[in-house]
Amino acid sequence: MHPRKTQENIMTQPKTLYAAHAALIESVLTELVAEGVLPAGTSFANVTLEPPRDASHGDLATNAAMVLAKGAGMNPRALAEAITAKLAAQPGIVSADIAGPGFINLRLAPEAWIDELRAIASLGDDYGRSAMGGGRVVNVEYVSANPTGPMHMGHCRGAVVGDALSSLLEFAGHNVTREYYVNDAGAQVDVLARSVHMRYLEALGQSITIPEGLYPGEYLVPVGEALAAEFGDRYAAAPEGDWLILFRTRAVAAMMDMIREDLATLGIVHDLFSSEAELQASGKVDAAEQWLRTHDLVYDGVLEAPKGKAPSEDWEPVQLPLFRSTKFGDDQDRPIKKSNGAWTYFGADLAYHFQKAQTADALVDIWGADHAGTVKRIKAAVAALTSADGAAPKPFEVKLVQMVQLLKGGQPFKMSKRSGNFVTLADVVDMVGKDVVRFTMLTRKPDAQMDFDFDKVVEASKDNPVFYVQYAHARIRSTLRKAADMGITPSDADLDRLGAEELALIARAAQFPREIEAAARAREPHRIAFYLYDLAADLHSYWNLGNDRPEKRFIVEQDAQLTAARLFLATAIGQVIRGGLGVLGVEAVESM
RNA sequence: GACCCCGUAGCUCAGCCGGAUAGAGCACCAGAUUCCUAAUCUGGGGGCCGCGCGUUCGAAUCGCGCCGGGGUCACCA
Repeated sequence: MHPRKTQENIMTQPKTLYAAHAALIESVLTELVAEGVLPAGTSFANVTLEPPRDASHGDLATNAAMVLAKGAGMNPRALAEAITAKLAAQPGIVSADIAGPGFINLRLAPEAWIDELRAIASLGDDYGRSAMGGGRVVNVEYVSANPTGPMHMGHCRGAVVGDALSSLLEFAGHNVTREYYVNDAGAQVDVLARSVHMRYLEALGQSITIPEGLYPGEYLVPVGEALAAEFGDRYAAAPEGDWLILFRTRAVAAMMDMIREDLATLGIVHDLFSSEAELQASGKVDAAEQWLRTHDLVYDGVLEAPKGKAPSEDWEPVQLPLFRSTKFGDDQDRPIKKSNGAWTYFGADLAYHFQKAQTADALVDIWGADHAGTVKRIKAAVAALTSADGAAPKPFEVKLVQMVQLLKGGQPFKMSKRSGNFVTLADVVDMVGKDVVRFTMLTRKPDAQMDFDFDKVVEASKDNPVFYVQYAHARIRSTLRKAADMGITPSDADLDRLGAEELALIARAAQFPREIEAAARAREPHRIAFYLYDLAADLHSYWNLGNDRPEKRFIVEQDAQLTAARLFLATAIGQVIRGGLGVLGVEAVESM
């Protein structure tokens, strides 16, 4: 389902333009260290190489002189002189100029860009793929919605962000496990079982009213019918103890089938579903408790009264096993078991993370911001558990996805499974399509809240930026089809005929590999969406040059050689758009 | 009271590890289509980057303190 790339293949890939020039600068700086210009042990960690904002500044810019000047006891411009003297001598670098407070601006020979164009063509789908992850195993847990009903829009953002992040990390050289934690052990699944029992009675011909507190959703009707068909009226009058576990198991299985189907409409497929109930039955939670107790991280104590605005109504002190999360910046120690002896969510969750850490080099969780308050305790517990043998704690990040405020016609729309009042993910995907939903969720950084107004999204779906990007791809593909009909195919024979506008397009495409690495490092897939928008804008802009100046079109009928070279460029741009959309899980369409 | 996120153009939002004259879309104004797909493009107006102090060659970006908005503060999940 998720194609993986072997390490060998990645390592044999040629260096992309940015990577190659970054290496070049580093070697120049290393030389300066050897010559004593820079002090031994100088770190180049803050040295950047980026495209200048203003194209008149050249092709590439580095801040090396400014960053390193202080350590060298030189002023930035003097150090820049020393660096540029070496850089300017490099083949492929036309000029190295010092500007402003000490920027070094590089101008590259056209051949450098042409070479990058060839690299895009030869790497194909692998252009932008990075070895950065070094094959490390990263477990990404996302969605993990309770198995009590279909996916609704509240789940959507975390699902898309988690899925795109997984693909991004894979593309950046990590070995990703996409995991879903099934909370099939809490009170909510008993509520589910009782709700299904009502539907079971209904299927047997009884007239029912769903009591307050149960799930009234129609989606449970078929589950009740299936149970009635299989068991007849055997459990109609039986006490709850006779059927609760059976009904719960069947209901959870049915809900998970439904959730998998819903996720599939968004193109999301998890590698692994882990059951909380199975985890508890395995004794792993007990083992975790024991270990924490021997390290004095869990003790039997009295829970403090709840802080803040809510004054205690019927609150009374109880002795419970508590995790010392106050040692890690939490404002209260947290129970891992309830007074009835059952595990709290937190108690099971820390063992669950410990289990995941056994097979992964790093853990990433995607959570809704409403759980932000529990981040400190879980991170503390996992750090303690994974460093049990004296090893460094397993890297574990919780990425919080801020709430999506749901609106309908400008009015806030509250959703609740208990009231049966919610908008399903499947309905929205049905209305506007997978690509619009995914791209909408990815054109915003995850830390910012967002509004999702159904009416507006449906009405404006035609204006969604996803179509802007897809249109750029479709234009390229249609051009290639048309040229093929004319008997012209892409060729790299005359790439030297490409001019400044075409090289600028390559320059944008050449940023793809560094955008991938930066986005993967920051765990921010939305950056790829914005990059693709910029790339598409450049393509559309170039395309429209041909309106006034037919000689700038991709297809120049009188000049087959030039056309073949431009088609080679067009193919490469399309390739990068396709690659980026692939990471985001969005379709690259052939026509619109 | 504590913790987390946000505050950038009229609106919705980008802005990477601090970098050069702070960007895009929408909306508004003026233009471009006998031509490879106009779902596109070109130009224009519009900014105390919430406020203050600090760090330094340099702050929208980092730190501290305020102000404003949202979220959370269960033996829930």
